[in-house]
Formats: sequence, C-alpha cells, structure tokens
Amino acid sequence: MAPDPAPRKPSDRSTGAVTLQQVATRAGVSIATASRALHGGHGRVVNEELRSRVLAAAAELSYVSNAPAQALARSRTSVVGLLVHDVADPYFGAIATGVMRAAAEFDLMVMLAASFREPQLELDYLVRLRTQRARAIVLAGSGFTDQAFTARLGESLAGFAEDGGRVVCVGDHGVDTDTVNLDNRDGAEQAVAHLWALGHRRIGVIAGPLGLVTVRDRLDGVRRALQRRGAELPADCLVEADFTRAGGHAAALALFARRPDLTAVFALNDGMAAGALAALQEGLGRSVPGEVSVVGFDDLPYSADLHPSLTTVRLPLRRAGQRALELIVDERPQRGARRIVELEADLTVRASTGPAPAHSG
Amino acid sequence: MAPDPAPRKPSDRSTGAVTLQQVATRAGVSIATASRALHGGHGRVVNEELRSRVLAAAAELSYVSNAPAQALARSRTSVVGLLVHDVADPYFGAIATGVMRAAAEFDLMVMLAASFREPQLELDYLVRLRTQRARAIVLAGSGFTDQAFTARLGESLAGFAEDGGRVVCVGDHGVDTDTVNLDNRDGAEQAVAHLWALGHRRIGVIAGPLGLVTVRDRLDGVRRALQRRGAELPADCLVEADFTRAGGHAAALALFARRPDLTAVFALNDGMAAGALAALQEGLGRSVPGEVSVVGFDDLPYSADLHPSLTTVRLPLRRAGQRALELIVDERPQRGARRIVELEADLTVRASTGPAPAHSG
DNA sequence: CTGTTAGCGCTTTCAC
DNA sequence: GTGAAAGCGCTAACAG
Repeated sequence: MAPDPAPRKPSDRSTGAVTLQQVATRAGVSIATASRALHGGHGRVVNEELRSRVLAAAAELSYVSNAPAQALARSRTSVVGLLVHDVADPYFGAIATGVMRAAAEFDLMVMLAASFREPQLELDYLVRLRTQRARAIVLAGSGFTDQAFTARLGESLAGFAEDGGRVVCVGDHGVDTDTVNLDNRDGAEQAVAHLWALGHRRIGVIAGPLGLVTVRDRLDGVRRALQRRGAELPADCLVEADFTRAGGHAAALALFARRPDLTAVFALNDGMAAGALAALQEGLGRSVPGEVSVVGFDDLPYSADLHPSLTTVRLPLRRAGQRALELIVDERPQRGARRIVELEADLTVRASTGPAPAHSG
Repeated sequence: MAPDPAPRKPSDRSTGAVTLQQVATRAGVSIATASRALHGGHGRVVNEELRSRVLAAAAELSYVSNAPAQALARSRTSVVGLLVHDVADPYFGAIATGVMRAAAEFDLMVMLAASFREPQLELDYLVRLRTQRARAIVLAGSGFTDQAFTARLGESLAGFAEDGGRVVCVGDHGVDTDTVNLDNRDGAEQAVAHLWALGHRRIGVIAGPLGLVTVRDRLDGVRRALQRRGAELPADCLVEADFTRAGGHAAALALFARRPDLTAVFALNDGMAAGALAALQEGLGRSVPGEVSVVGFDDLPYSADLHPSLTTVRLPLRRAGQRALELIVDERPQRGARRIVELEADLTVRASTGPAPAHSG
C-alpha cells in the first residue's frame, strides 16, 4: 500500500497545542458540531449525545481553545484594555480592582496599559490596544487639559470606535465618550466648606500638575466654594506640585515661606497631603491640627494611618471601575448620546482638621 | 458589460477595519511585500521604493495591524500574562510597575489576572491565559503552601510550557520554573537581628496566613535568627492574622492580651504593622518605640509616613518585576535547568524601633 | 527582491 | 440537527 505522507504530524508551523479538529475527530463528529457543542453556537442546539461525546473528548485531550483564532473568525475579542497613568498609584489600584472584579464576572480579560503620565505613551498604547482588537477601552486616571493632545486623543478614540470598539472614561477626559464621572468639583467644595466652618479663612492649596483635568476640576471646586462665601483664592496661596509625597512636601515648604499665616492646607491628593503633613510637623514645627489643619483628597487606604489621621475626600474608585465595565458590557446601541454615570465624592473627617487658631480671626 | 458582484464591500463578516490587502492594493504591491515592508519579515529586505509606498499607503489608510490574525499566522502572540493576588495591594503595584516598564521596552502587552487570593481563581486564570495563547506568564505574589494546590498549579504550568509558553515566578511558588527570588528569609533574619541588637528578648510575631509561602519563609527567618542566638519563638508569641491592616490590629491586641510583657513586635508585612501601630498606641496606650518596638516588612511607599515612621524590610519589588520580564524575553533555550535570580532584602531602620526598656532585661 | 499560495484554528453560512 | 466549505487577516514557505 502507498505510504501515508506525514501520517499525523498536525502541521509544520503550529504550536502543537490540541486543536478543535482533533477533538472533533476523537468525538467522531464534524468540527462544526464540536465548535457548537463547546461554545454553544448561535442558538444552534447540539444533540445531547454528541454534545457529551465532544465534551468528553475535549477533556481527555485537555483541549484549550485558541482565542486568537476565535477572534479572527468572529472578528471580535473578549479583551478590554485598561489605560492608567501608573499601576502603583493606589488611586488606579482601586479603579483596577473594580474593573478586574467586573471583568471576571463577564468573562473578559483585561489588558493593562500604563502611560507613566506620558501623553505620547498614552496615544501609543491606544493604537496597540487597537492592534489587539480590544473590544473596549477603559480610560482611567485624569485626562490632560492640553488641547492638542485632547484632539489627538479624540481622533484616536474615534478610529477605535469606528472599528466597533467601545470607550469608557473614568473621570472627564475632555472627549465625547461614555463616562463614569467622579465629582471632583463637589468633593473639593466639601473640603473647603469644612475648613471654612471650622473658622479657617487663610487656606493654602497644594495643587497637582495644572495640566490634569482632575486638578483643574478640584481647583474649580475650591474657587467656587470660596466665592460662595465671598472670598477668593489669592495667587500666593496656590502652589503647583508633583502629584506625589515629595511634591507635597516641597510645596508645603514653599507655601509657608510665602504665607506663614495660613491656618489650613488643602492638598489635592493624599500623597501630597502626606508630604505636607511631614513638612509641616517635622520641617516647620507646626502642630496639626493645632496650628494648621490639613485636608487631602482620594482617601487612599493608608490615609487613616497618617499622623494625624487625614481628613480627606473619598471617591468611590472601585465602584467607578466596576461601573465602567458595566457600561461596556451593556450593549445598548448608541441610541441617544453618550451615557454618563455620576458618582459622588464624600468628605471623611478625621484628626488632621480642627478649629482655626483663636488669634487667626 | 457584466455587472460586478459586490464591487468593494470588503466582506460580510468583517469589522470593516482596514486590511493589509487594502494597503497592498493601494501601494500597488502584493500582500506579501506589504507584510514584509511593515513588519520586516525574517531578514527579508524590501526595495526602498516599494517600502515607502507601502508605508505611505498604510498611513493614508490609517492601517492598524490585526494582532489576533498575526498571532494565528505566527502561532505566537506578544502578550504576557501577569498573575497577582490583588491589584490594589501596593506590593503587587510595585511588581506590576516593573513588569509594565520592561514590557513597554520589549513591545509586549500585559494581560492582567487577579486571583483575589482564591487558589481556584488562580488556576482558572491560568487556563484563560493559555486560551489567549499568552507567550509567557509571570506568577507574582506568594504561592500557597497547600500541597494539592501546588500540584495542580504545577500541572497547569507544565501544560502551558508544553505549548511553548514560558513561566516565571516572582517569589517561591513551589513549582519548578524560572524564578526571581526575593530573600524573605534573610530579610526576616535581619529584622530580628536588629531587634535583638537593641536588647529585645521578648519578641512577638504577627504572621500572615500560614498557607502562604512568603509567610512560611519569613517565619523561617525569624526562627533561624532566634536559634542562632540560642533563643526560640514561644507559641504564645506568634499569632496568625489576615495580611491586612485590620488583621494586624486585631493580632496585636490578641498578642498583648496573652503576653503583655513583650517589648517588640515583628509584623510580617507593613499593612499589618500599620494596624499593630494603631492598636498599640491608641488601643493599648503603649508608646512606640519607648515601650514597644515595631518592625514591618515590604517597605511600602507610605511606611515612612506611619507614626512613628516604620522600621521595615525593603524588597526590590519593581526590579523583581523587571527581571521577571527579562527572563521571559531572554530566549535562552532551556539548556541547563531553571534559572533563578536572587534579589536581596534590606532592613530600613526608621523611628519605630528603639532600645528595649531598661527593666526588660 | 517580489509574488503566489497554503495554511494558522475557528466560526458560520448554506445545504442536506 | 449535522456537515462541508468559505472565509477571518496575516505570515511564511516556495518559486520565480
């Protein structure tokens, strides 16, 4: 008899991984039936007998389906991209947790992209995510206020959407997509209102990079709260700094060098607040909250452990991540325009704020 | 003339995204040439003229390559999986940062999997990552000491490796793969040595879940350090707790209820140390380090801001993540057995430790 | 150096 | 219900 050419070598350029065809053969059915049995094709029902034979064969062979192949055939993946500034930042950690939880629930895989606060890198990752044919992208972290950047971001996102991808922003990114909004403005207002109620009239603000939408919004909240009370924010009471502990430390020093008479400091995130706390107490020898009150923003996990424990504005970050994913999965076609979920900020009062010193009138 | 059937509709079940074929047509070359021009195929060089025509066409059409299709054709993806316990945990945040940095450098995408400390979920994610045909997996976070689990983990990993995937562990997972080792044992020894040198003889230990390899190793270090000094760890000086702030808080209370005479506490991670600090100072009214010294483990970003600032053992987590990815990329075939990179722990002395109280002799 | 073509593994019409 | 077959978009032999 004629020798079989290459009897059962699956193919030359393959991984050697078990293939659906192998499962089908073993179960004695066609590959189509195997596919339907395993992934419940489109309303198609498979005879129970065949179905279990396929399942058995798959188990015996330890079949693991090939997502890239499925993606190609279906022209749709089960991957969503999560774009953050910095993975180590607890702010994103919280959002990511929410996203991961929901993703697991919906059987989605999450591809992580970290821009390290580089706008260009953010754009780069967007095309990479597009290359991966991510089904959706969650844009977390703050947007940049830069016009040119926002325009390019919008274009990139539009292209992504054209290919059928969904986009959800967590926080305002200046782009016209579904969004889970965190009320930064209101949170900041609450913080200032709290200080004001305690009698503070000379309040210093340590802002993060003014190029971030988040910072802009929080600052807006501060100004609005002040205006409502017939006050304003003097230029020398505002200092811009890195959104980090070190930034907050340096900023507090700079602030009090100019305005030693301040009775309160509002740092626009907890990291900076931690730095300010250290600068104030160790560097400047001011007691907190005796001489100076300090408020932060975000309520990170460790903020209650700072010394003194930090009064801060809590943002429902985990929930934001979760809702973002729900917006993705909820396939409601774009009847009507963008969907916006509003999430509230909440002031958490702890030990770092107290009445303004008596002589501060 | 005969009417063209479906003149330029790309196809019925496609995304509508621009295709390499379209680019090729527009550039007036074959699809093969387009592919080579764009992705520099295998040493093959393309005539400069054609090459630039292809590039131009791709740009004009805003061509974005299709990773799933490439993956199928090459039977290899550019995705690596990162498996952690908890994304929000700064411990993993640090590792993830290292991984992301290196991934960007090597043009790899990272797929994130969070087990939320559920062994079963960890196993599940492993097959999902396999389904995605991840080129490699970084197993971060602690392994479990559970034998049965470790065995199943090993099998799953073996299957993954059989299909050509690489596996790198960060920390000991009890499996036989390339590993970036963090010297938990030695770090714990350093911590105990430090306390001992300060005169502490009655040291309490707050351990995390004993089912974690990391905890086991750190505890080993404690015992070894003690033995070397002719001492041991009495059963009532050890308490197991959740690897969290709350866990540490409760554990400290329990510990001092049994052994009010302790002069030092070693919490096996910083989160628990933070809880212990609060329990000791606020709950029990003990001064730190005046009456009791406290040491933590991991040196998380905020540990210096605790009150008092925490003496702790620093682990080069970011570097660990980075090295893990380097092991993946470094294609050195498995000549020789598993590769192991050792990373050292370093004691960072801050304000939470001091001499043992005089009457404690 | 360039073009042709046979797959990669799977889904999904379309007949039966 | 089930199977045959036509792709999904791209890469990699293999010829020229």
